[in-house]
Amino acid sequence: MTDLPRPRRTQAERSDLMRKRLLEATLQSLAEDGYAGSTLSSIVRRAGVSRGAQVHHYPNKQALMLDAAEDLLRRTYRQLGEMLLSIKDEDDRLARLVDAAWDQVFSTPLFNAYSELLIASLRDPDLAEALKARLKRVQGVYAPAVEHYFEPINASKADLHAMFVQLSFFLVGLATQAHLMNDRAWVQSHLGLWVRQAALIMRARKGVRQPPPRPEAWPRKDDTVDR
Amino acid sequence: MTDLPRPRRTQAERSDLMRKRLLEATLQSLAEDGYAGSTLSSIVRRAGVSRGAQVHHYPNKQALMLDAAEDLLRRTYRQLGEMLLSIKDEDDRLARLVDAAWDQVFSTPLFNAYSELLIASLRDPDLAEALKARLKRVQGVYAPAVEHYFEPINASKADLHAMFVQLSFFLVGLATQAHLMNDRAWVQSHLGLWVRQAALIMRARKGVRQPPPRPEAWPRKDDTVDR
DNA sequence: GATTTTACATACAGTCCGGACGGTATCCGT
DNA sequence: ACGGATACCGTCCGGACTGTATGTAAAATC
Repeated sequence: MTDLPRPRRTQAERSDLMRKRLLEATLQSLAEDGYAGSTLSSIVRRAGVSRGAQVHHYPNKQALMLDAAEDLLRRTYRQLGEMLLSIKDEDDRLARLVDAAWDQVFSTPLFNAYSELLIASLRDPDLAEALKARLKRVQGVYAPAVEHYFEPINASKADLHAMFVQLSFFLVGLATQAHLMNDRAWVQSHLGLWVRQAALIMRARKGVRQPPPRPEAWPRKDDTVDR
Repeated sequence: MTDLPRPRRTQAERSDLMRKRLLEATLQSLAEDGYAGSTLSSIVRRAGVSRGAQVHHYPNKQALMLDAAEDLLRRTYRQLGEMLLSIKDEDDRLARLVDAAWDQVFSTPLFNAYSELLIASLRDPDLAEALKARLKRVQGVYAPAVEHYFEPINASKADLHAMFVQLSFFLVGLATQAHLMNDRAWVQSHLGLWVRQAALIMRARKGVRQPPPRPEAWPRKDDTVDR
Protein backbone atom coordinates (compact mmCIF):
# COMPACT_ATOMS: atom_id res chain seq x y z
CA MET A 1 0.00 0.00 0.00
CA THR A 2 2.40 2.61 -1.19
CA ASP A 3 -0.23 4.85 -2.76
CA LEU A 4 -3.55 5.33 -1.03
CA PRO A 5 -6.60 5.45 -3.34
CA ARG A 6 -7.31 8.94 -2.05
CA PRO A 7 -4.41 11.12 -3.14
CA ARG A 8 -3.07 13.52 -0.59
CA ARG A 9 -4.31 16.99 -1.21
CA THR A 10 -2.69 20.11 0.04
CA GLN A 11 -4.62 22.36 2.36
CA ALA A 12 -4.94 25.09 -0.24
CA GLU A 13 -6.35 22.61 -2.72
CA ARG A 14 -8.92 21.42 -0.25
CA SER A 15 -9.95 24.95 0.63
CA ASP A 16 -10.20 26.12 -2.96
CA LEU A 17 -12.28 23.13 -3.95
CA MET A 18 -14.57 23.54 -0.99
CA ARG A 19 -15.09 27.23 -1.65
CA LYS A 20 -15.79 26.52 -5.29
CA ARG A 21 -18.47 24.02 -4.37
CA LEU A 22 -19.99 26.41 -1.86
CA LEU A 23 -20.02 29.35 -4.25
CA GLU A 24 -21.47 27.28 -7.06
CA ALA A 25 -24.21 26.02 -4.78
CA THR A 26 -24.86 29.51 -3.48
CA LEU A 27 -25.32 30.99 -6.94
CA GLN A 28 -27.55 28.13 -7.99
CA SER A 29 -29.57 28.55 -4.84
CA LEU A 30 -29.87 32.29 -5.38
CA ALA A 31 -31.14 31.73 -8.88
CA GLU A 32 -33.64 29.08 -7.88
CA ASP A 33 -34.72 29.94 -4.36
CA GLY A 34 -33.96 33.64 -4.14
CA TYR A 35 -31.98 35.49 -1.52
CA ALA A 36 -34.19 34.84 1.46
CA GLY A 37 -34.82 31.29 0.33
CA SER A 38 -31.11 30.62 0.15
CA THR A 39 -30.66 29.38 3.66
CA LEU A 40 -27.29 28.19 4.82
CA SER A 41 -28.63 24.72 5.42
CA SER A 42 -30.09 24.48 1.94
CA ILE A 43 -26.90 25.75 0.33
CA VAL A 44 -24.82 23.29 2.25
CA ARG A 45 -27.20 20.48 1.32
CA ARG A 46 -27.03 21.49 -2.32
CA ALA A 47 -23.26 21.56 -2.22
CA GLY A 48 -23.18 18.16 -0.56
CA VAL A 49 -20.96 19.32 2.26
CA SER A 50 -21.44 19.67 5.95
CA ARG A 51 -22.58 22.69 7.83
CA GLY A 52 -19.21 22.91 9.54
CA ALA A 53 -17.30 23.30 6.29
CA GLN A 54 -19.28 26.38 5.42
CA VAL A 55 -18.93 27.98 8.79
CA HIS A 56 -15.22 27.35 8.64
CA HIS A 57 -14.75 29.25 5.40
CA TYR A 58 -17.40 31.91 5.93
CA PRO A 59 -18.07 33.10 9.44
CA ASN A 60 -21.61 34.21 8.60
CA LYS A 61 -24.12 34.36 5.84
CA GLN A 62 -23.18 37.80 4.68
CA ALA A 63 -19.57 36.80 4.11
CA LEU A 64 -20.69 33.93 1.93
CA MET A 65 -23.02 36.17 -0.02
CA LEU A 66 -20.34 38.79 -0.52
CA ASP A 67 -17.98 36.22 -1.94
CA ALA A 68 -20.75 34.79 -4.08
CA ALA A 69 -21.45 38.24 -5.47
CA GLU A 70 -17.77 38.65 -6.21
CA ASP A 71 -17.72 35.31 -7.95
CA LEU A 72 -20.84 36.09 -9.93
CA LEU A 73 -19.49 39.36 -11.24
CA ARG A 74 -16.19 37.70 -12.00
CA ARG A 75 -17.99 35.14 -14.12
CA THR A 76 -20.05 37.78 -15.84
CA TYR A 77 -16.92 39.77 -16.49
CA ARG A 78 -15.34 36.76 -18.13
CA GLN A 79 -18.47 35.89 -20.06
CA LEU A 80 -18.89 39.39 -21.38
CA GLY A 81 -15.29 39.38 -22.46
CA GLU A 82 -15.70 36.13 -24.34
CA MET A 83 -18.90 37.33 -25.91
CA LEU A 84 -17.17 40.45 -27.19
CA LEU A 85 -14.33 38.42 -28.59
CA SER A 86 -16.79 36.24 -30.44
CA ILE A 87 -18.37 39.13 -32.34
CA LYS A 88 -17.38 38.85 -35.96
CA ASP A 89 -17.04 41.67 -38.43
CA GLU A 90 -20.48 41.53 -39.92
CA ASP A 91 -22.95 44.02 -41.20
CA ASP A 92 -25.43 43.47 -38.45
CA ARG A 93 -22.78 43.63 -35.79
CA LEU A 94 -24.97 45.71 -33.53
CA ALA A 95 -27.85 43.27 -33.65
CA ARG A 96 -25.55 40.33 -33.05
CA LEU A 97 -24.06 42.04 -30.04
CA VAL A 98 -27.43 42.74 -28.49
CA ASP A 99 -28.72 39.25 -29.15
CA ALA A 100 -25.60 37.72 -27.70
CA ALA A 101 -25.82 39.89 -24.62
CA TRP A 102 -29.40 38.81 -24.06
CA ASP A 103 -28.93 35.15 -24.83
CA GLN A 104 -25.64 34.60 -23.10
CA VAL A 105 -25.95 36.89 -20.12
CA PHE A 106 -29.19 38.58 -19.24
CA SER A 107 -31.63 35.78 -19.96
CA THR A 108 -29.61 33.13 -18.16
CA PRO A 109 -30.54 31.76 -14.75
CA LEU A 110 -27.28 33.12 -13.46
CA PHE A 111 -28.63 36.57 -14.01
CA ASN A 112 -31.50 35.78 -11.69
CA ALA A 113 -28.91 35.40 -8.99
CA TYR A 114 -27.74 38.89 -9.82
CA SER A 115 -31.27 40.24 -9.55
CA GLU A 116 -31.57 38.74 -6.12
CA LEU A 117 -28.30 40.20 -4.95
CA LEU A 118 -29.24 43.52 -6.46
CA ILE A 119 -32.46 43.76 -4.51
CA ALA A 120 -30.80 42.45 -1.39
CA SER A 121 -28.17 45.17 -1.72
CA LEU A 122 -30.92 47.74 -1.21
CA ARG A 123 -30.79 46.83 2.45
CA ASP A 124 -27.22 45.61 2.80
CA PRO A 125 -24.74 48.47 2.43
CA ASP A 126 -21.76 46.13 2.39
CA LEU A 127 -23.25 44.13 -0.41
CA ALA A 128 -24.11 47.32 -2.26
CA GLU A 129 -20.55 48.53 -1.91
CA ALA A 130 -19.16 45.27 -3.23
CA LEU A 131 -21.52 45.25 -6.17
CA LYS A 132 -20.78 48.86 -6.97
CA ALA A 133 -17.04 48.37 -7.00
CA ARG A 134 -17.13 45.22 -9.09
CA LEU A 135 -19.76 46.57 -11.44
CA LYS A 136 -17.41 49.32 -12.45
CA ARG A 137 -14.87 46.73 -13.41
CA VAL A 138 -17.40 44.84 -15.48
CA GLN A 139 -18.37 48.02 -17.26
CA GLY A 140 -14.71 48.46 -17.98
CA VAL A 141 -14.91 45.37 -20.16
CA TYR A 142 -17.07 46.72 -22.86
CA ALA A 143 -16.30 50.40 -22.70
CA PRO A 144 -13.12 49.95 -24.77
CA ALA A 145 -14.82 47.35 -26.93
CA VAL A 146 -17.57 49.80 -27.82
CA GLU A 147 -15.09 52.24 -29.30
CA HIS A 148 -13.26 49.40 -30.93
CA TYR A 149 -16.31 48.22 -32.80
CA PHE A 150 -18.40 51.34 -33.29
CA GLU A 151 -18.10 55.03 -34.09
CA PRO A 152 -20.65 57.78 -33.53
CA ILE A 153 -22.40 59.54 -36.37
CA ASN A 154 -23.98 62.92 -35.64
CA ALA A 155 -23.36 62.29 -31.99
CA SER A 156 -20.66 62.52 -29.38
CA LYS A 157 -18.51 59.72 -28.08
CA ALA A 158 -20.19 60.22 -24.74
CA ASP A 159 -23.55 59.51 -26.35
CA LEU A 160 -22.11 56.37 -27.86
CA HIS A 161 -21.14 55.03 -24.48
CA ALA A 162 -24.28 56.29 -22.82
CA MET A 163 -26.34 54.42 -25.37
CA PHE A 164 -24.78 51.17 -24.28
CA VAL A 165 -25.21 51.98 -20.64
CA GLN A 166 -28.85 52.60 -21.42
CA LEU A 167 -28.94 49.23 -23.15
CA SER A 168 -27.64 47.49 -20.07
CA PHE A 169 -30.26 49.09 -17.88
CA PHE A 170 -32.93 48.25 -20.39
CA LEU A 171 -31.76 44.65 -20.36
CA VAL A 172 -31.82 44.57 -16.58
CA GLY A 173 -35.38 45.84 -16.57
CA LEU A 174 -36.25 43.33 -19.23
CA ALA A 175 -34.67 40.45 -17.37
CA THR A 176 -36.47 41.19 -14.12
CA GLN A 177 -39.83 41.46 -15.81
CA ALA A 178 -39.51 39.00 -18.65
CA HIS A 179 -41.40 36.34 -16.72
CA LEU A 180 -44.43 38.61 -16.74
CA MET A 181 -44.27 39.16 -20.46
CA ASN A 182 -45.38 37.09 -23.34
CA ASP A 183 -42.74 35.32 -25.29
CA ARG A 184 -39.36 35.43 -26.85
CA ALA A 185 -40.57 37.07 -30.05
CA TRP A 186 -41.84 39.97 -28.01
CA VAL A 187 -38.43 40.42 -26.43
CA GLN A 188 -36.71 40.16 -29.79
CA SER A 189 -38.84 42.89 -31.28
CA HIS A 190 -37.93 45.24 -28.48
CA LEU A 191 -34.27 44.42 -28.77
CA GLY A 192 -34.67 45.15 -32.45
CA LEU A 193 -36.06 48.58 -31.73
CA TRP A 194 -33.05 49.46 -29.63
CA VAL A 195 -30.77 48.33 -32.42
CA ARG A 196 -32.59 50.52 -34.93
CA GLN A 197 -32.47 53.47 -32.59
CA ALA A 198 -28.80 52.93 -31.89
CA ALA A 199 -28.09 52.72 -35.60
CA LEU A 200 -29.26 56.32 -35.85
CA ILE A 201 -26.27 57.58 -33.93
CA MET A 202 -23.57 55.02 -34.53
CA ARG A 203 -22.20 52.65 -37.12
CA ALA A 204 -19.83 49.74 -37.16
CA ARG A 205 -16.26 50.69 -37.88
CA LYS A 206 -15.12 49.48 -41.26
CA GLY A 207 -12.44 46.88 -41.60
CA VAL A 208 -12.23 45.85 -38.00
CA ARG A 209 -10.59 42.46 -38.16
CA GLN A 210 -8.97 42.27 -34.77
CA PRO A 211 -10.96 41.45 -31.66
CA PRO A 212 -11.14 44.19 -29.07
CA PRO A 213 -8.34 44.52 -26.55
CA ARG A 214 -8.40 41.51 -24.32
CA PRO A 215 -9.83 42.54 -20.96
CA GLU A 216 -7.33 42.22 -18.19
CA ALA A 217 -7.69 39.39 -15.74
CA TRP A 218 -9.62 39.97 -12.57
CA PRO A 219 -7.18 40.47 -9.74
CA ARG A 220 -7.36 37.85 -7.04
CA LYS A 221 -8.64 39.19 -3.80
CA ASP A 222 -6.20 38.80 -0.94
CA ASP A 223 -8.15 39.93 2.07
CA THR A 224 -11.05 37.58 2.40
CA VAL A 225 -13.59 39.79 4.06
CA ASP A 226 -13.78 42.70 6.36
CA ARG A 227 -12.76 41.83 9.84
CA MET B 1 -74.46 59.83 27.25
CA THR B 2 -76.52 60.10 24.14
CA ASP B 3 -73.57 60.26 21.79
CA LEU B 4 -70.57 58.19 22.58
CA PRO B 5 -67.23 59.85 21.79
CA ARG B 6 -66.56 56.92 19.45
CA PRO B 7 -69.20 57.05 16.77
CA ARG B 8 -70.72 53.79 15.66
CA ARG B 9 -69.12 52.48 12.55
CA THR B 10 -70.68 50.04 10.22
CA GLN B 11 -68.98 46.69 9.70
CA ALA B 12 -67.96 47.53 6.18
CA GLU B 13 -66.41 50.76 7.38
CA ARG B 14 -64.43 48.96 10.02
CA SER B 15 -63.20 46.38 7.56
CA ASP B 16 -62.24 48.89 4.93
CA LEU B 17 -60.36 51.03 7.38
CA MET B 18 -58.53 48.06 8.82
CA ARG B 19 -57.54 46.77 5.41
CA LYS B 20 -56.35 50.22 4.42
CA ARG B 21 -54.13 50.39 7.45
CA LEU B 22 -52.78 46.92 6.81
CA LEU B 23 -52.09 47.58 3.13
CA GLU B 24 -50.45 50.90 3.85
CA ALA B 25 -48.21 49.29 6.44
CA THR B 26 -47.44 46.40 4.12
CA LEU B 27 -46.32 48.63 1.29
CA GLN B 28 -44.23 50.74 3.63
CA SER B 29 -42.70 47.62 5.07
CA LEU B 30 -41.97 46.23 1.61
CA ALA B 31 -40.23 49.43 0.65
CA GLU B 32 -38.17 49.64 3.81
CA ASP B 33 -37.58 46.06 4.89
CA GLY B 34 -38.01 44.12 1.68
CA TYR B 35 -40.21 41.14 1.00
CA ALA B 36 -38.55 38.68 3.32
CA GLY B 37 -38.08 41.33 5.96
CA SER B 38 -41.75 42.15 5.88
CA THR B 39 -42.86 39.79 8.56
CA LEU B 40 -46.46 39.66 9.63
CA SER B 41 -45.55 40.74 13.13
CA SER B 42 -43.60 43.74 11.88
CA ILE B 43 -46.39 44.75 9.53
CA VAL B 44 -48.95 44.48 12.27
CA ARG B 45 -46.73 46.47 14.60
CA ARG B 46 -46.27 49.14 11.97
CA ALA B 47 -49.99 49.32 11.34
CA GLY B 48 -50.66 49.58 15.05
CA VAL B 49 -53.17 46.78 15.04
CA SER B 50 -53.25 43.39 16.58
CA ARG B 51 -52.09 40.14 15.15
CA GLY B 52 -55.60 38.83 15.14
CA ALA B 53 -56.96 41.60 12.99
CA GLN B 54 -54.61 40.71 10.20
CA VAL B 55 -55.31 37.01 10.32
CA HIS B 56 -59.01 37.80 10.22
CA HIS B 57 -58.79 39.73 6.97
CA TYR B 58 -56.01 37.76 5.33
CA PRO B 59 -55.77 34.05 6.06
CA ASN B 60 -52.08 33.90 5.26
CA LYS B 61 -49.17 36.01 4.24
CA GLN B 62 -49.57 35.44 0.53
CA ALA B 63 -53.13 36.74 0.57
CA LEU B 64 -51.94 39.93 2.20
CA MET B 65 -49.15 40.31 -0.29
CA LEU B 66 -51.47 39.72 -3.22
CA ASP B 67 -53.81 42.40 -2.03
CA ALA B 68 -50.88 44.72 -1.37
CA ALA B 69 -49.66 44.18 -4.92
CA GLU B 70 -53.12 44.95 -6.19
CA ASP B 71 -53.22 48.10 -4.12
CA LEU B 72 -49.78 49.17 -5.24
CA LEU B 73 -50.61 48.83 -8.92
CA ARG B 74 -53.88 50.60 -8.34
CA ARG B 75 -52.02 53.50 -6.80
CA THR B 76 -49.49 53.55 -9.61
CA TYR B 77 -52.29 53.43 -12.11
CA ARG B 78 -53.85 56.45 -10.52
CA GLN B 79 -50.55 58.27 -10.17
CA LEU B 80 -49.63 57.69 -13.78
CA GLY B 81 -53.00 58.99 -14.83
CA GLU B 82 -52.58 62.13 -12.79
CA MET B 83 -49.08 62.62 -14.10
CA LEU B 84 -50.30 62.41 -17.67
CA LEU B 85 -53.06 64.88 -16.96
CA SER B 86 -50.52 67.30 -15.55
CA ILE B 87 -48.39 67.41 -18.69
CA LYS B 88 -48.89 70.79 -20.27
CA ASP B 89 -48.60 71.63 -23.92
CA GLU B 90 -45.01 72.68 -24.00
CA ASP B 91 -42.17 72.34 -26.41
CA ASP B 92 -40.22 69.97 -24.23
CA ARG B 93 -43.22 67.83 -23.54
CA LEU B 94 -41.21 64.66 -23.99
CA ALA B 95 -38.59 65.68 -21.48
CA ARG B 96 -41.21 66.78 -18.99
CA LEU B 97 -42.97 63.47 -19.30
CA VAL B 98 -39.82 61.46 -18.66
CA ASP B 99 -38.77 63.61 -15.75
CA ALA B 100 -42.20 63.39 -14.22
CA ALA B 101 -42.26 59.61 -14.63
CA TRP B 102 -38.92 59.34 -12.89
CA ASP B 103 -39.61 61.83 -10.14
CA GLN B 104 -43.17 60.89 -9.36
CA VAL B 105 -43.10 57.15 -9.90
CA PHE B 106 -39.88 55.27 -10.46
CA SER B 107 -37.64 57.04 -8.01
CA THR B 108 -40.14 56.95 -5.16
CA PRO B 109 -39.88 54.58 -2.23
CA LEU B 110 -43.17 53.09 -3.31
CA PHE B 111 -41.44 51.76 -6.36
CA ASN B 112 -39.04 49.86 -4.14
CA ALA B 113 -42.04 47.92 -2.95
CA TYR B 114 -42.75 47.06 -6.55
CA SER B 115 -39.21 45.84 -7.05
CA GLU B 116 -39.57 43.57 -4.09
CA LEU B 117 -42.85 42.16 -5.31
CA LEU B 118 -41.40 41.76 -8.75
CA ILE B 119 -38.51 39.66 -7.56
CA ALA B 120 -40.74 37.73 -5.20
CA SER B 121 -43.02 36.94 -8.12
CA LEU B 122 -40.18 34.99 -9.69
CA ARG B 123 -40.96 32.26 -7.21
CA ASP B 124 -44.63 32.88 -6.53
CA PRO B 125 -46.76 32.02 -9.57
CA ASP B 126 -49.89 33.49 -8.02
CA LEU B 127 -48.16 36.78 -7.38
CA ALA B 128 -46.74 36.72 -10.89
CA GLU B 129 -50.18 36.18 -12.32
CA ALA B 130 -51.65 39.02 -10.32
CA LEU B 131 -48.87 41.38 -11.32
CA LYS B 132 -49.13 40.39 -14.95
CA ALA B 133 -52.85 40.99 -15.12
CA ARG B 134 -52.72 44.33 -13.36
CA LEU B 135 -49.66 45.48 -15.22
CA LYS B 136 -51.55 45.23 -18.46
CA ARG B 137 -54.13 47.55 -17.06
CA VAL B 138 -51.49 50.04 -15.99
CA GLN B 139 -49.99 49.97 -19.44
CA GLY B 140 -53.44 50.72 -20.72
CA VAL B 141 -53.18 54.09 -19.02
CA TYR B 142 -50.52 55.62 -21.12
CA ALA B 143 -51.01 53.75 -24.38
CA PRO B 144 -53.84 56.08 -25.44
CA ALA B 145 -52.07 59.05 -23.89
CA VAL B 146 -49.01 58.39 -26.03
CA GLU B 147 -51.00 58.73 -29.20
CA HIS B 148 -52.80 61.70 -27.77
CA TYR B 149 -49.62 63.62 -27.16
CA PHE B 150 -47.20 62.35 -29.81
CA GLU B 151 -47.06 61.29 -33.41
CA PRO B 152 -44.40 59.25 -35.16
CA ILE B 153 -42.07 60.70 -37.75
CA ASN B 154 -40.31 58.30 -40.09
CA ALA B 155 -41.54 55.48 -37.96
CA SER B 156 -44.58 53.34 -37.34
CA LYS B 157 -47.15 53.74 -34.64
CA ALA B 158 -45.95 50.43 -33.25
CA ASP B 159 -42.47 51.87 -32.86
CA LEU B 160 -43.93 54.83 -31.08
CA HIS B 161 -45.53 52.64 -28.47
CA ALA B 162 -42.58 50.28 -28.31
CA MET B 163 -40.34 53.21 -27.55
CA PHE B 164 -42.33 53.98 -24.44
CA VAL B 165 -42.38 50.36 -23.39
CA GLN B 166 -38.64 50.42 -23.73
CA LEU B 167 -38.60 53.53 -21.59
CA SER B 168 -40.51 51.83 -18.84
CA PHE B 169 -38.11 48.91 -18.81
CA PHE B 170 -35.18 51.26 -18.85
CA LEU B 171 -36.65 53.08 -15.87
CA VAL B 172 -37.18 49.82 -14.02
CA GLY B 173 -33.58 48.86 -14.57
CA LEU B 174 -32.53 52.32 -13.52
CA ALA B 175 -34.62 52.24 -10.38
CA THR B 176 -33.29 48.90 -9.22
CA GLN B 177 -29.69 49.93 -9.74
CA ALA B 178 -29.79 53.62 -9.01
CA HIS B 179 -28.49 53.08 -5.48
CA LEU B 180 -25.29 51.70 -6.98
CA MET B 181 -24.80 54.68 -9.22
CA ASN B 182 -23.45 58.08 -8.60
CA ASP B 183 -25.92 60.88 -8.37
CA ARG B 184 -29.00 62.49 -9.72
CA ALA B 185 -27.19 64.36 -12.46
CA TRP B 186 -25.98 61.07 -13.83
CA VAL B 187 -29.52 59.79 -14.00
CA GLN B 188 -30.73 63.00 -15.61
CA SER B 189 -28.16 62.78 -18.36
CA HIS B 190 -29.28 59.28 -19.24
CA LEU B 191 -32.91 60.28 -19.22
CA GLY B 192 -31.89 63.10 -21.51
CA LEU B 193 -30.32 60.68 -23.95
CA TRP B 194 -33.53 58.71 -24.19
CA VAL B 195 -35.44 61.89 -24.86
CA ARG B 196 -33.08 62.86 -27.65
CA GLN B 197 -33.31 59.40 -29.16
CA ALA B 198 -37.06 59.39 -28.91
CA ALA B 199 -37.21 62.80 -30.58
CA LEU B 200 -35.69 61.17 -33.65
CA ILE B 201 -38.81 59.14 -34.32
CA MET B 202 -41.62 61.16 -32.76
CA ARG B 203 -42.77 64.69 -32.12
CA ALA B 204 -45.35 66.35 -29.96
CA ARG B 205 -48.66 66.85 -31.66
CA LYS B 206 -49.37 70.50 -32.31
CA GLY B 207 -52.19 72.29 -30.65
CA VAL B 208 -53.03 69.68 -28.09
CA ARG B 209 -54.91 71.61 -25.46
CA GLN B 210 -57.04 68.89 -23.98
CA PRO B 211 -55.63 66.40 -21.53
CA PRO B 212 -55.63 62.80 -22.68
CA PRO B 213 -58.74 60.70 -22.18
CA ARG B 214 -59.25 60.23 -18.51
CA PRO B 215 -58.33 56.65 -17.67
CA GLU B 216 -61.26 54.65 -16.48
CA ALA B 217 -61.52 53.86 -12.83
CA TRP B 218 -60.05 50.64 -11.57
CA PRO B 219 -62.86 48.14 -11.13
CA ARG B 220 -63.32 47.01 -7.60
CA LYS B 221 -62.38 43.45 -7.06
CA ASP B 222 -65.24 41.33 -5.80
CA ASP B 223 -63.58 38.02 -5.06
CA THR B 224 -61.00 38.70 -2.41
CA VAL B 225 -58.52 35.96 -3.14
CA ASP B 226 -58.40 32.48 -4.49
CA ARG B 227 -59.92 29.99 -2.16
C1' DG C 1 7.95 12.00 14.71
C1' DA C 2 5.78 15.39 17.83
C1' DT C 3 3.20 19.46 17.88
C1' DT C 4 0.72 23.07 16.03
C1' DT C 5 -2.38 24.66 12.62
C1' DT C 6 -5.93 23.98 9.38
C1' DA C 7 -10.06 21.64 7.46
C1' DC C 8 -14.17 19.63 8.39
C1' DA C 9 -18.08 17.43 11.28
C1' DT C 10 -21.83 17.32 14.83
C1' DA C 11 -24.56 18.94 18.51
C1' DC C 12 -26.67 22.70 20.75
C1' DA C 13 -28.78 27.32 22.05
C1' DG C 14 -31.34 31.26 21.21
C1' DT C 15 -34.43 33.64 18.20
C1' DC C 16 -38.10 34.38 15.30
C1' DC C 17 -41.77 33.36 12.04
C1' DG C 18 -46.23 31.80 10.47
C1' DG C 19 -50.34 29.81 11.43
C1' DA C 20 -53.91 28.05 14.80
C1' DC C 21 -56.91 28.78 18.54
C1' DG C 22 -60.07 30.47 22.29
C1' DG C 23 -62.03 34.43 23.82
C1' DT C 24 -64.19 39.26 23.66
C1' DA C 25 -66.35 43.32 21.62
C1' DT C 26 -69.14 45.28 18.13
C1' DC C 27 -72.67 45.21 14.75
C1' DC C 28 -76.86 43.60 12.25
C1' DG C 29 -81.19 41.35 10.99
C1' DT C 30 -85.36 40.34 12.88
C1' DA D 1 -83.94 43.24 22.47
C1' DC D 2 -81.76 39.32 21.36
C1' DG D 3 -79.28 35.78 18.91
C1' DG D 4 -76.16 35.16 15.36
C1' DA D 5 -72.57 37.01 12.55
C1' DT D 6 -68.66 39.72 12.07
C1' DA D 7 -64.53 42.20 13.66
C1' DC D 8 -60.84 42.04 16.62
C1' DC D 9 -57.54 40.49 20.31
C1' DG D 10 -53.53 37.99 22.71
C1' DT D 11 -51.12 33.77 23.11
C1' DC D 12 -49.25 29.45 22.22
C1' DC D 13 -46.81 25.85 19.27
C1' DG D 14 -44.11 23.45 15.81
C1' DG D 15 -40.55 24.37 12.83
C1' DA D 16 -36.64 26.50 10.83
C1' DC D 17 -32.69 29.35 10.72
C1' DT D 18 -28.29 31.46 12.28
C1' DG D 19 -24.45 31.44 14.97
C1' DT D 20 -21.51 28.95 18.43
C1' DA D 21 -19.12 25.57 20.83
C1' DT D 22 -16.89 21.26 20.90
C1' DG D 23 -14.78 17.26 18.82
C1' DT D 24 -11.88 14.76 15.12
C1' DA D 25 -9.00 13.98 11.08
C1' DA D 26 -5.67 15.70 8.06
C1' DA D 27 -1.82 18.51 6.83
C1' DA D 28 1.99 21.64 7.83
C1' DT D 29 5.85 22.82 10.70
C1' DC D 30 9.67 21.99 13.30
